[in-house]
Amino acid sequence: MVQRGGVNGTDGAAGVGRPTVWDRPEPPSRPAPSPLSRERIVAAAVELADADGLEAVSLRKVAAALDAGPMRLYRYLSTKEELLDLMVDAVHGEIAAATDPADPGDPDGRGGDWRAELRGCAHRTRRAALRHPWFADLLGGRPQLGPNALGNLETALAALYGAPGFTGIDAVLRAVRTVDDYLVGALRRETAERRAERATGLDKDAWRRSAGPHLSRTVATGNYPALAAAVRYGTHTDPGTAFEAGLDLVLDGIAAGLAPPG
Amino acid sequence: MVQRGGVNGTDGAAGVGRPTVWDRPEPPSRPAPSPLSRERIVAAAVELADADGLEAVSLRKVAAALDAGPMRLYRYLSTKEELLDLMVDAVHGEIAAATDPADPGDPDGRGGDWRAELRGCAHRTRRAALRHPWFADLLGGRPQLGPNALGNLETALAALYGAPGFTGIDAVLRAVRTVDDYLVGALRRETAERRAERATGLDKDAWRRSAGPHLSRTVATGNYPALAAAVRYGTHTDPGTAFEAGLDLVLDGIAAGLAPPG
DNA sequence: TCGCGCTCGATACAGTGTATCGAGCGATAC
DNA sequence: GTATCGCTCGATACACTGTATCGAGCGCGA
Repeated sequence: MVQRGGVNGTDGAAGVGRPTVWDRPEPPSRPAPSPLSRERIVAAAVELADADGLEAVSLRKVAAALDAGPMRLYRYLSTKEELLDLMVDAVHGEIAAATDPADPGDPDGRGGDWRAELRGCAHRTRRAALRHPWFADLLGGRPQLGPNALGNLETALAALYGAPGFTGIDAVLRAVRTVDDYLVGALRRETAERRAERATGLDKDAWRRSAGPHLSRTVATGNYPALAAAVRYGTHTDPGTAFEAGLDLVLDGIAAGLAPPG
Repeated sequence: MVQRGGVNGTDGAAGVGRPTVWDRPEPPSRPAPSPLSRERIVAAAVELADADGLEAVSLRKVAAALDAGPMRLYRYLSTKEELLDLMVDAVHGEIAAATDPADPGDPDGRGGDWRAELRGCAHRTRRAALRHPWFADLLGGRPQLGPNALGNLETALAALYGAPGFTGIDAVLRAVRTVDDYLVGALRRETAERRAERATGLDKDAWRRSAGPHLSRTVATGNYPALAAAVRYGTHTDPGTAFEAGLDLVLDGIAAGLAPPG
């Protein structure tokens, strides 16, 4: 959809196409029966998603929750995808907000410790993903350029930038990106598994009975010896521990590549 | 697509609900005007997705590509989600098939080297994701229990199981899972970035101009010093190199945790 | 007070996934 | 050979999606 008058005024984003949500200031709130705003819209959408999953978020339902017609939202968004971007950034806002309390998230405790910092960030993100399971569905799907996402990125970068052993900004970027990539994959996996469990009847035994037969039969063919060992002898650790174990592996890898002190 | 042994025996999956696609044998092909099969359906869907993205895959279009009505597909699938699962497993089949040629994927070359093995697997997966950008959209979204996905999992587990330093199946599982999680995140990120670039006009300069203003303005506030350093002084490495760098970090982390030889 | 122009949002549209159920066909019984 | 049954299949129909369109309604300038 192109702005009616043709050229849209002052704001940047050269070239064709409409500028991003982040580049488009929120329009002034007209005195309407019920005043709307991006914030209210996003809040309503998040509530819907929390309650019934992402696929329950339709512009109609969001609008209805705000006593409005569907098209009314298009003053504040130009696409459903933008709404999803805003939702993601809202969660990033929660994650950032969780930083404030003294919440080291690691036993080492000492401030300025980059491992502790990254671990804390990862844990806050995980907690947010557990609160909002739909968050994992969106994770990594589109570049995150919202203010809160960038703020969290800044926090992570700042924790490493200048820390002993990190030789320059490139090393910092590499480390942060790797941790973030792990985070995306791990949270998606955990969410997917939780959902699968829940779908089979709200308890783990049901899941074992449902995925079990398939896996058992697969394993029983004898073509998958290592998988068989994993299924039979692998310890079934709880998701939180598994998450942390993988995270530690990644952090170890970063630490291993640091310039030696001195 | 590689068919790794048929697992469908007697059709188990106890309990309520319909069994999984993997547990439901393909129905016998009736002599219809044009014979159908899961394989043909999936192939048509993949072709559509390759050409126009995941959102172009609708049951109607897939059916139309096979000269059939939409409901005809429901003999072979019970849900669109199942079609997506089958598509994902088909790609896993491609990945597995790419193993056969002498394709070490690393300079070390020596067989039995777990790092080389994992690297090769990661690279094959990445190549598949580049061939089928929609693959990244589905990655990690649901547990992968298809025969080809399990086959690839087996390959990875087998590469580590019994390798020196890995003390048991739990260590192997942890390592493989961590690499896989990184893989999911990294491929999603790369795909998302490629798409964003492409969307802004098919060349990098256009992307810089589009994401640039927003980032520049954000950075210009002075509130994001580390991010500013990253934008200004960070080296813009190509995606393949960045992928490998992160992967190496993860592999280093695994290596660091291994039991010392002897 | 009149007229213009812009903006907004109800209506409409093309498309989605899938439940339903009558038509059509194969096999069986006489 | 024919009549009947029963099952399976896929065309039709439905509820719902995101969003383009354009007439109604309002604020503002003369």
